[in-house]
Amino acid sequence: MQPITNKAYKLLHNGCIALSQVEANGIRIDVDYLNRTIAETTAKVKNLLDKLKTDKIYKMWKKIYGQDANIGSREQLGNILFNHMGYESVALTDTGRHKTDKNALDILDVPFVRNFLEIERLKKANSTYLKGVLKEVVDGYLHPVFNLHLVQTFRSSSDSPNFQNIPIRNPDTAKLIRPAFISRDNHQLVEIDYSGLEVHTAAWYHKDPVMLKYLFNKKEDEYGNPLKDMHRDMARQCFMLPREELYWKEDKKDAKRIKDIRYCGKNMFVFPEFYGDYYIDCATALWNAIGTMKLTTRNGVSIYDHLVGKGVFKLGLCNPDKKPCKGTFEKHIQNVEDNFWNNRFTAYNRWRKNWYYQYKERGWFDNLTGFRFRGDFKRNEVVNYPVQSCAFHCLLWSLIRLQKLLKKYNMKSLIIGQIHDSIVADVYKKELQNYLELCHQIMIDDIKKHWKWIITPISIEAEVSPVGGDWLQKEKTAIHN
DNA sequence: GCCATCGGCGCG
DNA sequence: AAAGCGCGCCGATGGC
Repeated sequence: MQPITNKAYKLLHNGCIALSQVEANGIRIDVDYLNRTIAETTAKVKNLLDKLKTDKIYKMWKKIYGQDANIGSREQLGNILFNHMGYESVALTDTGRHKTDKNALDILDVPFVRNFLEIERLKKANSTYLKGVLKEVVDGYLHPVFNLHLVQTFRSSSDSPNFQNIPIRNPDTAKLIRPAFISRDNHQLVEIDYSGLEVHTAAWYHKDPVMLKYLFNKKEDEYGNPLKDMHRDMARQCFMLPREELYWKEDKKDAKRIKDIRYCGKNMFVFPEFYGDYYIDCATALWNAIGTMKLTTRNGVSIYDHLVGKGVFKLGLCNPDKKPCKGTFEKHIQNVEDNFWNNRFTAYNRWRKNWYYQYKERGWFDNLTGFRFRGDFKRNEVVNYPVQSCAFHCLLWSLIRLQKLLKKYNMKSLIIGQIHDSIVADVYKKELQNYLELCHQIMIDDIKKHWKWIITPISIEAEVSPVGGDWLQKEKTAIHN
């Protein structure tokens, strides 16, 4: 660890103390729910496995492996599928085995494999989360560890159990795990997170005028859509959709359609590009998403067919050694990428190059919060670490101050966890409004006085569970100040 | 029985 | 030219 300023040292010092208090506070756990759900899930897995074992493919599996057949072995599954059944291997691992991750198996579109993946999802939920949480519970409370000194990027990590990767993206898995995390009597769970913090943080370094425009313009149209929305704009470009297709919502179904398309633009193009990925990976992910997420135009036309109308007929080879061909999605995304860096975010692009060049000259680089990175880093690491660390340090500073003020005002509310850009607290019901206002004051106003390089209008979002409720039930709430 | 490694997957 | 970053935890595997 190399904090090179007094402020940086203090952040680390106070952060350790604050997080140790968070650990001591702990999270209330519904132990009965866990025991019940583990039993149910174990039974369900066993049931599904019995069913799966009647499939022809498993019978072949059994014939080949005999006594050693293990339905939990992906290596065996890969052998059966790709060496014995003649399916085409999607990719190889570093050590030359067939890839058998969800992405590779989804492409095969085989019922046996689909059921296998569904069982794997439940097994993961059961072993890592339901049982993993239960074994760490002490007197009805969980005390996850938060580390500040382990992580390359000067972020934090969490273990025993890891509080920072509790399922939320898959609704079925979230529904299984999150009800176990409950509030104290007369309390409610409140999670407050910075919106798009890493995008803001990157902008504090590169100050790209096009990006700043996106970040400053918070105006909305009559449908509540932000007038300027980078992710939606890029989704439009990637799928070659006209403006109207993503700018108003006819009904709930249409709103979901727009949300899905925007999600793809954000997580399969914009973020991967920011983190140093490139068009081949983006094109592949986006192309697969059209199928798995069943993306359509407003009139219900599949995006595949829509693209054909625009002269894009197939994904393309996606071979890094070969130039993409005309009429392929790969070629199109290559153009979008080129436009993204060389016409749209030119200042950002320039910053990336200069930043890396300077590191190569000096052998080190500093982040905005006063930490020095020394060592042998790859280009993407040099560009990403200062952003990742600084964003987290904003959250850490807020957490330290929040805890200090909660104590000063003799409030009963307790901070119980932290997830990189969010703070989770168990808030006494009579303090809810106070708590939300306090967070707004600290996380938006006070922090700007502490660090003058915060030059964009950062914002926060609050999610609140009912009094006596659980972590699955959190819902977005407006913050008044 | 212990330990390290790998592939996989959960989160930001 | 190179081609996402950071974590922790699980089961399978294989060496000792």
